[in-house]
Amino acid sequence: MEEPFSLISWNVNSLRARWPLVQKLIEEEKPDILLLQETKVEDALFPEETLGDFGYNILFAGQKSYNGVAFLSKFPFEERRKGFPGDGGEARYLEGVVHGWRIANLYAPNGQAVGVPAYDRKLTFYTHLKEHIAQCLAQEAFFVLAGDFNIAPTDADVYNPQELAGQVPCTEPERTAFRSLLAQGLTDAFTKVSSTVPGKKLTTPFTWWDYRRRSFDPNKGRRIDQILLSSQALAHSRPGEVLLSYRTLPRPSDHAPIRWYL
DNA sequence: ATGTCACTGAAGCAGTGA
Repeated sequence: MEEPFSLISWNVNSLRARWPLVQKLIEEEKPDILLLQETKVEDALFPEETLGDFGYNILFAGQKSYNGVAFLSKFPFEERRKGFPGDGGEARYLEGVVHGWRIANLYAPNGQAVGVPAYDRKLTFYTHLKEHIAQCLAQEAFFVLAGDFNIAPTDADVYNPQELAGQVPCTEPERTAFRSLLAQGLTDAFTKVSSTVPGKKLTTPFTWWDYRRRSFDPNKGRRIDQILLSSQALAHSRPGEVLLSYRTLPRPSDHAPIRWYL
């Protein structure tokens, strides 16, 4: 039986601003694979050497100000890919084959609000993503798609479903897009476990809490970061958790890291 | 209800995105 390896996915909301916490996460959690979203750093300024010194092989794609993704792996890359056809040309997707597993890192568009162009671009992005993921699943039995999907798949995935009804990230077209991804043959890993935070029971753990109000302590969050697994990946995996402590530390991201064991 | 954070360009703040 092969030893399991750990995967952590985290929307850091600026790698530079989050650098102390990223270092802490690497040193304390020692993920075999670390997928970062919203790095907001151009390739020329990406700290490739420093992260390499931590023992990672690295794939990254950045932009100035917006977006940006990085894929850190203790295992060497057997294949690597940046973006997919129809992704809109933004730095939102990385894919690699490591340790015999095909793993993809996603930062889906936010979509802003129903009726604006960004919302339509989000749905288009998902249409093309689904087509690409079908190919990934055809290529590798062990496939993982993880990251910030910017979709709350069900009403249970936000604290205030009534307020958010019909709004991003809870609209029916977004949820249909998410279910279409699952229909390709993927399982949303965190729906397979229940989680408890002190004093509050949750069916699925939230991963994001708004900066703008006192939202973390009363757990007024959303579950918009997910880890999707192919059936063989799921069968080979065991549950991880949301690393809530990283949302309580000084200068946190608005997202918490999520971990799974593969 | 519109309270925070991070970014950029440009000037010590305003606009944008999340």
